[in-house]
Amino acid sequence: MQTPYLPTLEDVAREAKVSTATVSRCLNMPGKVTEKTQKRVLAAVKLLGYSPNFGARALAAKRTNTIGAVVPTLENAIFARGLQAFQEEINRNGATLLVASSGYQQKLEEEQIRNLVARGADALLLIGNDRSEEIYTFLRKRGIPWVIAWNYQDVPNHCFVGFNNQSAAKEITGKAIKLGHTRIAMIAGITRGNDRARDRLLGVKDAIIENGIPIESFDVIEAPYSFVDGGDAIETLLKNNPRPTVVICGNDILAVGAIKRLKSLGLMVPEDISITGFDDIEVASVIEPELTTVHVPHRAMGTKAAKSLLKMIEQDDPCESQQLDTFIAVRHSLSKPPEGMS
Amino acid sequence: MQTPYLPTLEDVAREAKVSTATVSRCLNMPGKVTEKTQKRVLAAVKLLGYSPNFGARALAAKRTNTIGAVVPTLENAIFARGLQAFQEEINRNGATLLVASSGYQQKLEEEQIRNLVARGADALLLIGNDRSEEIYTFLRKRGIPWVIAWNYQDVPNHCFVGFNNQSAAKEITGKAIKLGHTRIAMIAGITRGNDRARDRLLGVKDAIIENGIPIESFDVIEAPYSFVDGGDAIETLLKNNPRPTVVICGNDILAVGAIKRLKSLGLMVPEDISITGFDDIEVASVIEPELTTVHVPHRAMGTKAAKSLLKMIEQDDPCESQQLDTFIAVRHSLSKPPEGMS
DNA sequence: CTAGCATGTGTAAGCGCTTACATTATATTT
DNA sequence: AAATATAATGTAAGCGCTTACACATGCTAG
Repeated sequence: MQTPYLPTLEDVAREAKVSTATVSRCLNMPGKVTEKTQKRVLAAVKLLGYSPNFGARALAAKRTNTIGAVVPTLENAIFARGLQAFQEEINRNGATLLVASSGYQQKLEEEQIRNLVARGADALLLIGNDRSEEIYTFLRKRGIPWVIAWNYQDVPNHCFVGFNNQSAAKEITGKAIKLGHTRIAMIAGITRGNDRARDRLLGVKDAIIENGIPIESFDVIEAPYSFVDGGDAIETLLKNNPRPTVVICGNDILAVGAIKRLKSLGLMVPEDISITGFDDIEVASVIEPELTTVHVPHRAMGTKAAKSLLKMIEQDDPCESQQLDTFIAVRHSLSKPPEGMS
Repeated sequence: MQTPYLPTLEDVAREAKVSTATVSRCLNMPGKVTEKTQKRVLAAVKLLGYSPNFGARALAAKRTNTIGAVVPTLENAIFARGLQAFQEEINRNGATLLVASSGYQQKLEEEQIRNLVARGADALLLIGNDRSEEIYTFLRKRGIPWVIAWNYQDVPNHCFVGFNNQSAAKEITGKAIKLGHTRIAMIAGITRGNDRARDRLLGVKDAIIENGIPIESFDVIEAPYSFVDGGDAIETLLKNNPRPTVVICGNDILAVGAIKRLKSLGLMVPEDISITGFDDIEVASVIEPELTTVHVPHRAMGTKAAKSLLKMIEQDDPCESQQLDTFIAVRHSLSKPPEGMS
């Protein structure tokens, strides 16, 4: 395809019989221009089918109106929903979203961050806080503001817009304990390079310790994000003696995988064994029994992260971390332990 | 945040004691430069922490290495998986993905297309073929290649990388008919502005007509993409007399919603009524009974679309449409009609 | 030993826009 | 009506890069 001739600002200016400066102003700050000339200019724009050249604009204005996001993957519901809300908010403000995914690999993530910055991202949405200090230095040096979402930690000098994975995990575990469970196990997500998964694990431990349950009896298996891995993990856990009466899962996918496997093994949830999830994605209410899980405000998080970022760009504001609330979506997969097994 | 001073090509040139042209060549076409100077230049680049300015590069080189995608939403699994594969392929080739979503609104979609083009997208991924001819003219005029994914139609002069929604829907309906069903209904997705949904409806009709079933007895309800809407739709369909023995759903979400509702009404699937889905997303194998549905090669589609686009940019190639295959994932929600109701 | 040719490097002209500053038109005040 | 303040427009200097072209090397070939 040949690159055809595209009209430039100058063409428009000539057509409208004004200067290029006026055309530019007309497009970027109408109101600084008489209604009359504005009309003339807009007519010329339309006539020529003009649309500004992005590169030139970015070069001259030193900002691209583009916000970058590096997510582990676009594929799971966890990020998709929040990212959609994020992009809606970004768009509402006339900016555009640049997306890259890291495949949960730290190295690739840093590469993607640099890539987006090189591509002129004015600000960045990052997931979690598991990366080298070096990359933060890089961003600071370039004056690029960023926000960390999907987690909230009490770390100074970072800008979080998320929820506290640790305390949420602690809460749902506490709930299980209050129901009488003492033989607790966990199927955690892979914690390496994933602070959300790690924090969830820590939260479960917190609850166990605070309730005086011996931590030695607590079993953890880490599993990748898939039904099958959740199923395999639960099968392994069942071999323990005594077997757990409740299994806290690091996310809904693992939990659903576990429930499916239990059912195929002829065990009843929650009568024989209780299962809990985390995230409250779609499948949580499709599985039978419906999953008791931690509800996460995905969309709110996306929207707020976008707002923070826009504000930081606009006003050179430092960021204030925002902690969002989670709650336990009480459904049917968690109940008392079976008789005589508490 | 103050914009700090960023080193430019010139700084690097000075540091390495070469001209800016050499630095540029060194970065963009090494091999045209002696190994010795290359080393010097790269050392300077590293020392100064130089990274090229995107705007300037885009302006001078007239290409951004950025590929745009406009999807209806990032939120559902349908597009997420394919988009992830798309972006992986794009990235593998050193380009970056620009994403926008249209919320299934035609008007907004056109806006987003123009937006991405204005932002310098070198090529575009579009979903489906439901948009005004005007926008295609616009793209042609600007020399921007595009690919239409998630659908394949026999329309000349368009570049499809997708599957034939119509024939796939026809196939699964045909399967139901072969099992003995004659009282067929459909819960379709909203067809307005969505050719995939429309083609699926057409396919169902094709099967009915070709098998000599009176089309008058065929009921269709269109429903938005949610469990609840699927449930409401099935409830309405149940009121018909005679009631359908099989309900073909336009997507898995509607199908799952329908099944859930049927169960809560005390009806058995598939004993009392059969249900089929479309897309084969995660939930299809979580619901009980597991959903018989049309399997769509999401990832393959994303990857192939990316490859086509990259080739079109690279070689000014015209595009060749590619039709991908779907197949019926046979599970448990479709069986014979109840005794005496065929 | 010089003509002829690669090959590597430098020079400098843009790419299309924004914006500081200069200039001119219009509104307001005295 | 002149003097001044204010708003609208024009002029032109870059923004940081790529690349056509010119030039300087170091070859080989005659």
